[in-house]
Amino acid sequence: MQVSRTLDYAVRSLIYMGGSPGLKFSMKQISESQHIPQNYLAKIMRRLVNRGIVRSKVGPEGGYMLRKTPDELNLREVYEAIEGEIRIIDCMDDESVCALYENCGQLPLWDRLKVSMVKILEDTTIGDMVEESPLGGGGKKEVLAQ
Amino acid sequence: MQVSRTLDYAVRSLIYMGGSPGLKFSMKQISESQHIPQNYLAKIMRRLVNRGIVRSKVGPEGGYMLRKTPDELNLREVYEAIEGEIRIIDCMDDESVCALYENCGQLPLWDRLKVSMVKILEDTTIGDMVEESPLGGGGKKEVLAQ
DNA sequence: CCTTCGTGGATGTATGAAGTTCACGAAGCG
DNA sequence: CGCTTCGTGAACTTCATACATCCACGAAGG
Repeated sequence: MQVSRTLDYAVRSLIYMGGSPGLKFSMKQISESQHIPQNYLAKIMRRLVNRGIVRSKVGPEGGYMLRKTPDELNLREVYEAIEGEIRIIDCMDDESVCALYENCGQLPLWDRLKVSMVKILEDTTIGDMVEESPLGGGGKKEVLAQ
Repeated sequence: MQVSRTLDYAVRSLIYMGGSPGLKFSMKQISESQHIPQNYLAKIMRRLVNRGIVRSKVGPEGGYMLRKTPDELNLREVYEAIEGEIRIIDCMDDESVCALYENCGQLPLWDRLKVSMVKILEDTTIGDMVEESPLGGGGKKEVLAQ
């Protein structure tokens, strides 16, 4: 019942990028500023690229850009890009497990938890989180000149 | 971000016991009816015993009893007995990790998630879950005659 | 005093998270 | 054109933890 470090890395990177919307960031830039192993960040970024959350550019002057504005990018998208579909307990979609137990009173609880989680994630955007960062809406970071 | 099988086992056992409040259940009874490996259930039950959620009795005619009525036992207690204090992300209490990152806009989100989770868990009792079980308030189970 | 049955701890196993390595190819630049 | 930069994709290693098992012990009822 914990957020994985991988998701933390992804969110941290997106907040960093969201601090200077429209700019491009190299992997090195992100990994060094956010203290994320570069090779591991590469794996994370690919998921965000495949999900259409960021755009990538290879070669010299390559890097990543947000595809949406920070305010249009909510946390549910990010969560699902990294962790897959939100699921609190295995049997919620996978009938095969729970079919064994004809007498399960737990589902309503886990479902309530899930619905509440999804709502909070959907209602929070990267833009919100940029604003909640102490360094605020992206002043002090050095960035590539696009 | 998933409920462990261990917690599922604990909740399942407590719903089972809550279906016939005031009665005593042997480990074998619980493990067989709920499809939980008996030796593993033993470990789970010890945590519930140590937390004061169930009372145990050793020797012949031994077993477990709920210490509270099902309606007085909420899911937060059960969750914390099994998983420890509720925590969505490591740095929420452990300052040492997050102190590295002076610029963390994530905490408000994770905190909102946690608060919402805690509220839902506190508002749900084992009694609620017994009622939501298809077999309802404990009709058909064979139980020891206390 | 024998059997039942929970206790406590040591031990085993398998899965997934976290991180690494490397050959490849796209693309800017001289 | 060829060099260099830098993201891509997949295979691989490492390590922690969830899940589970085993067994010797002692309390307690008949």
